[in-house]
Amino acid sequence: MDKKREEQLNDIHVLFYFAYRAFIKEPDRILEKHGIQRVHHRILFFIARKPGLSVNELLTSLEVTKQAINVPMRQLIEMGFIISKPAEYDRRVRELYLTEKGQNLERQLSGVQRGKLNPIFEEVGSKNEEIWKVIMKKIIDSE
Amino acid sequence: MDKKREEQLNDIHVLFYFAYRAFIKEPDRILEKHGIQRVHHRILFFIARKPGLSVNELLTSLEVTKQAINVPMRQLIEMGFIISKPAEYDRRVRELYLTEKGQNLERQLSGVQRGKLNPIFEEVGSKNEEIWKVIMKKIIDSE
DNA sequence: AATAAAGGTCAAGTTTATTGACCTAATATT
DNA sequence: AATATTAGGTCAATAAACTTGACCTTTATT
Repeated sequence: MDKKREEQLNDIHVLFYFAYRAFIKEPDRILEKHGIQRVHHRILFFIARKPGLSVNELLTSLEVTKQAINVPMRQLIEMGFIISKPAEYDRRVRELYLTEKGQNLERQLSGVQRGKLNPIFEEVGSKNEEIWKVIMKKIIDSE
Repeated sequence: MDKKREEQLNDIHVLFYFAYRAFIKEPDRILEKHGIQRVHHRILFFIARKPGLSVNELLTSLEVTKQAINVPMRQLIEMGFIISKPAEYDRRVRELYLTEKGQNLERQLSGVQRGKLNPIFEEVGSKNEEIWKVIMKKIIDSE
């Protein structure tokens, strides 16, 4: 790999770093108003993406231990944002759902991010959106 | 915004989340071997990108307080990875540089990430690389 | 009946940050 | 020349978001 190519890849690294940071920045202010943090958002996000997922699936997705989400999840339940109920197929498993209040908050938080992404991807067009997605998928699969 | 578009944007969100996580994951193992953490990497990374930057510029780039980097930076100086010297134009300002040892470590860490990015961007071609970069820049500028 | 799995909880410790206060040295302002 | 400001460094207390380890209940599996 020559010097020039290295620099190009470093530029990509820098873009990745700053773009991700710009992307996650705005919801933090909203979260603060509700007295919750980024962990809570992540939990709401994953439940919204797959309603009824188990605690174990959530742990696996977030790559944390059950102890790590114990406190924030209990808070979210107490605040009435999520509910957990035993799965029919196995009553040891608890399925997680957003309440209506939880759905509203999640929609608000994700809405901010959609509001950021939408004009950008509209502007570049669906073909380029596809290219961006393919590259991101490759990065995920390179693990 | 219709329901379908919302879901597409949520998919983008999910890709962004997992791609970033996949990207930053691998260097952590190397860092651990050296007994340092992600903060140290970030410091090395920024100094490598702009040798001679001031402490204040580093703080601004990282968006942290001076107290936050005080400890890791002192460690990096003690370990001989970076040096700081007074700027000629204003001797209150300290310019930060990587030592040769620091350059080697930074190259190793960034090398892992370049090694991940290179085959992917080679495969999709330079035109698509440009598209990805343009989109990321737009996300950064949307702040 | 015994074992295993899903989940919950307590405790202690770590990393990475924060705010606030205070200090030195160098430069800018009056 | 005296004073104020800026760059940087450091100590202390606190917080968030984790970690590992131990232990418990409930439900399923063997």
